[in-house]
Amino acid sequence: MGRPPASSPSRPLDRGLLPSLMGYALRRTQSAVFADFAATFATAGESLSPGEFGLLVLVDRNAGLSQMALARALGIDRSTLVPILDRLQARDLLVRRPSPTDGRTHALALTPAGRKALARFSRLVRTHEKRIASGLSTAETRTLIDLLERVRASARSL
Amino acid sequence: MGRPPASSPSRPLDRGLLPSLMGYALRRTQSAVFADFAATFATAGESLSPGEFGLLVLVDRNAGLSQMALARALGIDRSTLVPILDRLQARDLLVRRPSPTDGRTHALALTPAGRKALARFSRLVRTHEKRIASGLSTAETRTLIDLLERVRASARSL
DNA sequence: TATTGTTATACTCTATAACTATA
DNA sequence: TATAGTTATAGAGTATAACAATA
Repeated sequence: MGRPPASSPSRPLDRGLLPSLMGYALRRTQSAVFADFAATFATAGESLSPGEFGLLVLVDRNAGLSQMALARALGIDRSTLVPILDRLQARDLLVRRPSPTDGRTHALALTPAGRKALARFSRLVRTHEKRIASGLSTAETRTLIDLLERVRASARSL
Repeated sequence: MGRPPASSPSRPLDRGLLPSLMGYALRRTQSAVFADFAATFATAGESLSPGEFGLLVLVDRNAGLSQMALARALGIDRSTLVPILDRLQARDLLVRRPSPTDGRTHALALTPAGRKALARFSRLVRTHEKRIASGLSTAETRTLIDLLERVRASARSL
């Protein structure tokens, strides 16, 4: 499996089978898209991760849901969610209210400031999405999302 | 931007605009594929991350390269690389040799055990890739990789 | 002076296990 | 007993800043 030694300092590396792997393309693209997302927000003087954006949208569209329900929807453990909500709550974007019907759960909701911020964030996400899709036609973008969803369906959870 | 409150405990959540976002599909698919990768290795009694696999392939195909060159190829900081190499070296998969020509750098190489392990790992990766691509035709898989690369090219680095 | 590798430090994301309040 | 949220803890991945050795 070895190859002749690399020598000249700045020759592009041999990546072997990596470029033919879907997982490799997925990981590298996701990393670049993540960086573009962060850059878009930083340029606008805002700070938010893709995960936080998804969380805010979910809470906005499903006000009153519990932390367990949200963790399930996000595919993360309930303990992982705690510090994330702490941070968003400290930024006054979201509140944990006592549930009127079940003393064990919290009813999550956006604050008025959170709803206003989400509107701004959504505009930035649209800008970001437009740039990352700028090399693709509308049909190709739809094809890409469709293929990604089909791959996701084939990956086993375990 | 609000919606009527969520009530029934197990109704699928409203995800708003999320399903139309390429970044969202990318993130969820990447997460599922990562889990499938881990499950494939765990089932075979092996333990390796996608990033470690990529690193091993790069070192195998470019024996003698320095940590700086490797960090650049991986798109991570040189300080991030240190504990990763420590771990791989502790597993006897890879060695840092003194460079014969530059006293500041290390010449990275796989150990014989590392080459043998990489052959096993590559077979597992093929199994994994076959499963995640099982819902796609060969042409669709190639299209997906091509579209991903084009998206990556459009994302700005900053 | 500049570069390479390392260390110290910090932050985020992730999980498991154990605790508490409530059902 | 079982569930929801929290805390303590740990590991991986990421970074910046400062340092020693070498160029």
